[in-house]
Amino acid sequence: MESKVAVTTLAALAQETRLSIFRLLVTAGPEGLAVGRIGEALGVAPATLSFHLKELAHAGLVGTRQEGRFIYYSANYAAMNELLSFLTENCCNGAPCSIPAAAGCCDGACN
Amino acid sequence: MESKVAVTTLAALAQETRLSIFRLLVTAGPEGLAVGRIGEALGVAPATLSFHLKELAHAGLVGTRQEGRFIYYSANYAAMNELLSFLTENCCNGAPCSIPAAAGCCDGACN
DNA sequence: TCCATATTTCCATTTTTATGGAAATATGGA
DNA sequence: TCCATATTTCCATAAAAATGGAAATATGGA
Repeated sequence: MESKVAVTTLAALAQETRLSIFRLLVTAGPEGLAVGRIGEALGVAPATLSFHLKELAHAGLVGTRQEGRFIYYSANYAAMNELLSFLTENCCNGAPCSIPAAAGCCDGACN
Repeated sequence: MESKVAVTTLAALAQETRLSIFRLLVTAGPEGLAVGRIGEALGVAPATLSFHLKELAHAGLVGTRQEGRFIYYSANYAAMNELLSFLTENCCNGAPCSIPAAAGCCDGACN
């Protein structure tokens, strides 16, 4: 993952409404939720919701699927994983921490 | 970790300059780097650098230590780990993915 | 004390982001 | 076709974030 992509992804999550949307979709599972449902659940106005969903989609954090006149948004778990990997890579470069990146950054052992 | 704290932390990282600073400090190790060194390495003006360092510090992502007239900034690996945990928690709530959170969100197996 | 240097604060400016009303577009059902 | 509803786009406004010059503050050395 490139730095600019990481910034875009982080920026997409760095906002109350969008973080709520994403987390809602994460718990909703792969089938996702229709836009209206998300709006109901979070109390967000249609235009605002559409704006934020587009941001999340642009960042690749969510995907869409049309079903009748409903559009279902769902979390992109793979994109999330890429971000996590990016944040932990180069962690404690070399010594003295050599805990696998997947376990988190140095597991807090560095300081 | 609370949602608002997560947003603050994500926002701190969601900016080219700050992400560069943080990653530089991550690779620099626990001893950190003096402000001037960071500025040199990244080509950032003093006022701008100070602004971003304060943002990172406010978000708890970096710590400081004074040594003579130099101030050393260093990465807070524990804070980083908390953010990672927050982002992966509730991942694929219940079924059908039951991979440990530390391994990343569903390991991309959900979709 | 005086000086050199490290870092921060103050301030104005520019840029980006968030919000929601109203209108437009899309889809399926009657 | 016409209607009801789902979602997005357009637009203006408001709020927040980023930038860097210049001045202020802090620290150690001469």
